[in-house]
Amino acid sequence: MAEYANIIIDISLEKLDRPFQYRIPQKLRDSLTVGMPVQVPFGNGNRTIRGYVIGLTDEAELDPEKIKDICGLDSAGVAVETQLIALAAWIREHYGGTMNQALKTVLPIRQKTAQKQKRTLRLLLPADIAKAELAKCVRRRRTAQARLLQSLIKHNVIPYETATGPLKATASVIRSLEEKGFLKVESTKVWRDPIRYLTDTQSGEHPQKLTDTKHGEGQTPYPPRSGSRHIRLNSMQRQIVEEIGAEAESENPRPCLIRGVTGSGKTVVYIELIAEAVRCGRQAIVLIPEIALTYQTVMRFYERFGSRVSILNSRMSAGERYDQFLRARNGELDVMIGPRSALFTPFSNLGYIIIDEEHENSYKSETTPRYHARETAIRRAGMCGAAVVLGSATPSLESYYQARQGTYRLFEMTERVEKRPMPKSEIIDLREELKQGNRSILSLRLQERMEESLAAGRQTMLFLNRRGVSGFVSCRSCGHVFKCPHCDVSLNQHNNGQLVCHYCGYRQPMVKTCPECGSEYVGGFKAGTQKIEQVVKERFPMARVLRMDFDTTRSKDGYEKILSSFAGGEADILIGTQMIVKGHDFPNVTLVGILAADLSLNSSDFHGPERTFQLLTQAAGRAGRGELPGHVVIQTYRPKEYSIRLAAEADYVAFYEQELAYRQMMGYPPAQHMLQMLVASPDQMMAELSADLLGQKVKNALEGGKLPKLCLLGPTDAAVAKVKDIYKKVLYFKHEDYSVLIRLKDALELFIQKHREFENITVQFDFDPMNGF
DNA sequence: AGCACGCCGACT
DNA sequence: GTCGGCGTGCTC
Repeated sequence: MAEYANIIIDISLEKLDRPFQYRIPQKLRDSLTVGMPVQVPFGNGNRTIRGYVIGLTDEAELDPEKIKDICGLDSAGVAVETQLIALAAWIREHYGGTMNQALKTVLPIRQKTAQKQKRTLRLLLPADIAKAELAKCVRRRRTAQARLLQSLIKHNVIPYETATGPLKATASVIRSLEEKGFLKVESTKVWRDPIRYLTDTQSGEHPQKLTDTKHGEGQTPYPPRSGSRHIRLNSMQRQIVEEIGAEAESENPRPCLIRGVTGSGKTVVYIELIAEAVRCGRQAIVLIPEIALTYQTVMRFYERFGSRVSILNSRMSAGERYDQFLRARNGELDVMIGPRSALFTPFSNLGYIIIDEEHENSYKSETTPRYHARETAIRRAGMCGAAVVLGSATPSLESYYQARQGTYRLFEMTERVEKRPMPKSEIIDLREELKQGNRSILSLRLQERMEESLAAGRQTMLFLNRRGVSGFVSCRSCGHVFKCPHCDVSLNQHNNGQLVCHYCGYRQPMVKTCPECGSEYVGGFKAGTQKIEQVVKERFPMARVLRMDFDTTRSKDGYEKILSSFAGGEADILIGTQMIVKGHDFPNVTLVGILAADLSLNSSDFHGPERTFQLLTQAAGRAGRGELPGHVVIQTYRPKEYSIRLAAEADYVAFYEQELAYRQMMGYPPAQHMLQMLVASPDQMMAELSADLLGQKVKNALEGGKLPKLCLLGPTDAAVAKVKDIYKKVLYFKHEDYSVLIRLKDALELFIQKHREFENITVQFDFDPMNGF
């Protein structure tokens, strides 16, 4: 029943990429909703153009006299934009932030003069006549036309941008010359070639595996479509394809979760499902973690779908992404592969959204709005009758929980293709090694295995799972880790020597001796990949060693380069962090060594055990992908830890049950939902006082019997309490009902908006956070 | 992007 | 005087 509507104008122009306010005529007051396309009068001449409703309000943001009325609804085929704008509204509602922020994530960034086509100006006059016209222009002081003509006489054809840029010719100048028949504006569509992102490497030096597909003219040759050549599915894959296909055709398809062990062939299932959808005239989006966007994976899609596939990549410029979105809009594509943002590909008849490696935390946005691609995909699919397929060897607790509840359908692929065996894992207790006098990073058992592997001409991967882990303190003698007595997450060592909990703010002084065993070997874990490389080179002087971490991959494409040279057999041992365990297939790797399995357990948020289980399973999955069976050596200070033990036994279900019990006990997701609230200010006092005040406000409401069952933690310092002179405090709220947390967020936003004392602070929200602020 | 407005030199 | 090119600024 609102009086006004905020509307964005359907013109691809940066300057106009902001809302305009219109009055809603009486007859539309009841029916107008966010996302709808409307006709509005715009500009001095009041020419009617299309716009989209992005919000409804009763407050006029400028002189009501100036506000024009909406003409009416626009019924032309624009269902995709409507859908995406409605999705943006849902994202804003669900994850916080402004409507503008939500729109920016959902709509392809409107470029100034969309680079969808290359426009050129061609001179139509013979040289002598043109020169005569030029003289005429000069005589009549038509300076702009003269500049343009001169350039055209010299070059005959010039780019449009040259005319409007250096030659300072405005559109009206070009138009008048065009009307006189002096020149012609020609436009040709040129799509930038997206595959080059997978084949180009710096300085033209190609990893040999990729060289033969590279093409001299810059356009990648697409392999022929091979719809006739059938990929052979095994009976398990065939059955899953059929059941998911049937689910997808039902009225309200449920999301389907495939738990498939590494090497079980999930990609083949995806491709088969998509092929069927494409046959029915529908399109598909395939989400993959950015880091797993490998040439290998993408080529499999190209082999099947040819040039009807495109990819999105973080290395593309905004314009290049826009190109790809436009191709999708124009119906030139059937399949889009890409990271999180590919979810918003404007396909008009979407059949599938597939999320591979669905447990990856890169599916959660790190900037406002902090949406989760899985939940958002399910929402988008629900809007257009598409089906969501999630795949992982180690599903997130959230997804498996939904599957157990029956909200998702569950499919399990427990065997590798061609019945290849799963690798055998053994756990080595590093405390025992220390007792026996081995102070090396490499246990005796691992050294033995490495020798065998080297002697047999096989490859080894050594994996250090240390990302997201910093500041924890443990005992090297017994493995004891200092934890918060209230939150059961690792305490972090601060510069002042205190141990602090990032959830509730609990702190205690640093200790010198271990409370469990009395040992004095207490401290942080320091060894990095360089140190390991050094140790390995000393122990195995004959081996060829590659190291992969942020230092060696900093150069453009360093990542792909190292992996392909290892795949090409140019090294015997690859040492690295998480990056080495994603995506790539190395058939000659038979040994995987995990150097300190418990490292990732010691994160300061509650995902520690889950991440550990996932990383160990993934790392182990690298071994024995080829004909040869694999071995995995897991070194740890805490061999009894369930996440480590069960990863070694490859028992996902047991891990799930144990971990869920822990989450239920502590009230963490998926048992309950969690809302994280960041309060930031350049003024330290303001940040602290505001956070306290907001915390107190909620506490009062709690004590007054409002907000039953809500749990409040904090306020406390953020993980990094001060960034660029902005001070940050964090509050956490837990509740079993997500919608209660949404209402709480709305109430807090309103409260902050209404009170002056909050003018100097900014707040951000994060639902079911994956990483702390 | 498109359109109006206002300035200024050129043409009848 | 008036016509038309050219730059500027605005669009709910």
